[in-house]
Amino acid sequence: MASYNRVILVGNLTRDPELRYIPSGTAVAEIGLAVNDRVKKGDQWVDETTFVDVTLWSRTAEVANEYLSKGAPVLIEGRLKLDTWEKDGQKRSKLKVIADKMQMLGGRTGGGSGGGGPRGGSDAYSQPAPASSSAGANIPPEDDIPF
Amino acid sequence: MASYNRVILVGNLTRDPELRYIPSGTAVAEIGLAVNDRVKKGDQWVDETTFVDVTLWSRTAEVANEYLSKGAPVLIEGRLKLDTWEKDGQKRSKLKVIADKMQMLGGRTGGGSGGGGPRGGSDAYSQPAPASSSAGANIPPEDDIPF
Amino acid sequence: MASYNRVILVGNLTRDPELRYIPSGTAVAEIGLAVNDRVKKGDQWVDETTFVDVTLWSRTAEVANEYLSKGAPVLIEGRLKLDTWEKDGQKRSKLKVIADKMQMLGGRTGGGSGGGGPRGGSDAYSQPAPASSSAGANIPPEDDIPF
Amino acid sequence: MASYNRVILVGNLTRDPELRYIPSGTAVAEIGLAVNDRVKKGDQWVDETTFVDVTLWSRTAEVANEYLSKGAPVLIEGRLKLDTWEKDGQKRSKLKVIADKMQMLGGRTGGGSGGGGPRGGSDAYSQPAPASSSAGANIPPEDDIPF
DNA sequence: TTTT
DNA sequence: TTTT
Repeated sequence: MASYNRVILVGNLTRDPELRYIPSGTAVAEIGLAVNDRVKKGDQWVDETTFVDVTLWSRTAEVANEYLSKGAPVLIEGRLKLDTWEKDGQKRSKLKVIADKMQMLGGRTGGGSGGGGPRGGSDAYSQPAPASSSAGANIPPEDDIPF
Repeated sequence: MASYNRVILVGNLTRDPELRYIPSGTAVAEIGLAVNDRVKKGDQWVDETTFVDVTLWSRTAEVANEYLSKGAPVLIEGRLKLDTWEKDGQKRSKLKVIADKMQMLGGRTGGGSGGGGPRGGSDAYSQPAPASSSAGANIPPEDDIPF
Repeated sequence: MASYNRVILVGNLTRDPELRYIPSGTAVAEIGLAVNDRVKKGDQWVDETTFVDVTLWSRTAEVANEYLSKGAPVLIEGRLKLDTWEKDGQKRSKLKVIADKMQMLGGRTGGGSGGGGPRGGSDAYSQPAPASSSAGANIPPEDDIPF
Repeated sequence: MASYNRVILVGNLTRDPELRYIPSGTAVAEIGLAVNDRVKKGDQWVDETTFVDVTLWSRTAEVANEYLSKGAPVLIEGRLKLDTWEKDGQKRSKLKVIADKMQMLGGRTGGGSGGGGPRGGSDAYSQPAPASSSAGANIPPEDDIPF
């Protein structure tokens, strides 16, 4: 039957991308995204951050790994996917986003010494990153998931 | 910083809407959506269903409650929101969608006796299909459909 | 620099699809879409129809040609494209949509005698189509374009 | 009948915004957007620029007028609208976008002296880039970028 | 009429 | 907890 599934997000990485290769040799990267909305709650505007895990594949995964780092602004287009697994005989699941497209944003964000090129070890964006000392935490411990 | 958060889904309700009113008198409805994608897994196409909880507010909530029921096809536009709460001292969280817009799809346009008006007790969509056999125009038998 | 270009439309065909093949053998279909919005104009809601020309390629073009006809409801995902040409030494241009995805909607719209299968000659959807006797006119005469 | 009309664009202003007020006192701004896509044409990738006129209303119009100028990168969410008029007894029409939302991108986050506040007379974006040479971080030289 |  |  009719179906459509599209997500478009602009946010900042909560941590550096994690790249791996599946046995077939295809690249997969996982990134965490913090999307900072400003929404009307009753009568006033409040800030609201949505943390989303995003999976990128193939060339897009490699590009993300090479050019993005913690704090980097990015636009992601993809679809919602429900990851499901079992733990202690319990079904668990979690919504994430599978990216079709990735668009780096906010070039001239100044800062740091270096410019351009692939990222090395330093996180060019780590200062303006979404706070919290136990940062980068948009993967809750597995039993955080309430069903 | 730059942010954008948009989700557009077409799917079917997994259950009847649940309507309630918050103390201020504003209506809230919760619906479950099943989005049936057909995605390429490695080399072949597989079906993949994504279940998403959607919250609707105000007039949209009331309209959903009145006109939608289990099985109904609908288009939802909204944004991702991370619901968070504590349980046994543990932080838990879950992604859901807050709807801005709701568009009923492919239904009750048909003539006949039924259809039309507000839903009563029966779930117009829960059986295979209310359509008579002479109807269902332009729904080719499932294995004729090349997508 | 950063760029993104996405259009998502639900509307009805203003005419039957027109299919052709380019020399390389690739299929191209052109469809006209009428999108009926209800927008707030000052203080009240008015109906507003937007006519858009949509181009589909390859398999999607063939599927559209086979299963869609005038009046059919459809969801299109694609991107805006500016078609440009010269006429009498004047540059002309027109925005259209290049489809990436096409999703047939509104199955059970009842009506007619036949059901299912590829469309023949009859327009299963031609009655509820967006009026106007010189119908199917979302290609204005070339000199209608004001620049 | 079912309808949906959504456009999401990221591009750069082709000129400064033009702000005016309609008799009721509501603000309207017109901006021109250049969206630079990279699309596959047959077997290879070509650059393709789409020029779109965008109308913004109310507060969004005023904000655009105050903070955007020629060259500025911006994300626009809105809907397609067919503007129609008569000229010499001929119907003419043109597709444009009515914005619902406007999100400034990749700018003035940088520290330094400039940046920040409302735009004055100078077009902050019209020269190659206001960024100092030590800035421009994470913009690799053009032919390094694999997308 | 075009921007990076 | 799931829909077509």
